[in-house]
Amino acid sequence: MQLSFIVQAILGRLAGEQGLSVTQLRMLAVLDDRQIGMRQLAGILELEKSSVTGLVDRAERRGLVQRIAVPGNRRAVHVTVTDAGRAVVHLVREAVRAELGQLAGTLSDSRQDTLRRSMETLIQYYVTQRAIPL
Amino acid sequence: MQLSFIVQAILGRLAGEQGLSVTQLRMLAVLDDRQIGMRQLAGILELEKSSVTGLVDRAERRGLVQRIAVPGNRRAVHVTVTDAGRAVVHLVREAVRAELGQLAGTLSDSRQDTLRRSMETLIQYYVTQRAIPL
DNA sequence: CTAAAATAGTTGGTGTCACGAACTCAGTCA
DNA sequence: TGACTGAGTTCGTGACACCAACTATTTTAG
Repeated sequence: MQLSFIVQAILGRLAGEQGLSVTQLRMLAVLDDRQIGMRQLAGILELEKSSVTGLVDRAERRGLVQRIAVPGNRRAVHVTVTDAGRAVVHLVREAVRAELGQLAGTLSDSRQDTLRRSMETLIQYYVTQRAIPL
Repeated sequence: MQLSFIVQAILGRLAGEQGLSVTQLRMLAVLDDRQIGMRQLAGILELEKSSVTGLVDRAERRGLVQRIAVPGNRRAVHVTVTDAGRAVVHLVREAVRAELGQLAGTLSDSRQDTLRRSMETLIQYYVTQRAIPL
């Protein structure tokens, strides 16, 4: 619990340095390697679809993201990251990687490895349990 | 990173079931065994003092928390949890303990133990690094 | 083949959360 | 005593999240 707050604080700070909120960062990260609709996006982020509308609105206004029509389905919309959005998210990701890496550096290499594996197990379990893709 | 989102999601759900936000829960947890002023509370939660004013306002309105005058210092205020607040926070804490325990149950006992110790090390490092009490 | 149901997404209203800047009062110290 | 610091609040703004109601487009059933 405490560690999750710490990680979130770090994420918030690093994202904020690039003018992003944690949620925006998360959304961009999700979209980085996917092209999905609003509803699916809501599912992944565990948000209501109306929340996602606003989220995408704001990100789109900042040029980080784009709504594109889905050929063959006139009511659906796909959200994609723009080049600018991709650049920002990669920047923040690297910063996060660096800072969390430094934090993890407190531990011995073998403990880091064990930690990583344990966390991956937990994530895997949660994801399959909740049927939520990450 | 992903695990922190998962833990936050769980926290949010369980707190929400008792009508609390994650921040409120966190504040109550901090105050559970302490009696501190607004400024210190802000420091622990890593928030601006003006944010804490609102946070305490809302919690006080719900009877979870109380501002009490500090004898011998007429500008300072101490925040305390009410019995109702204490009851709620303990309820949520137990629920969180149960659910995270179940999640951790995925791992063998020895790995759970190692995980716990590693996380404690990281928390400790972060806290001393940032001089933030938890 | 059309009427009803389901689905994707948006809108509008409400409440929470967080921030910064400006402000009030009370204590400090020079 | 008069300037300074510190604790808290107020005010205005914006992001975020939810729910309920709505539009418009499939899909399904009769």
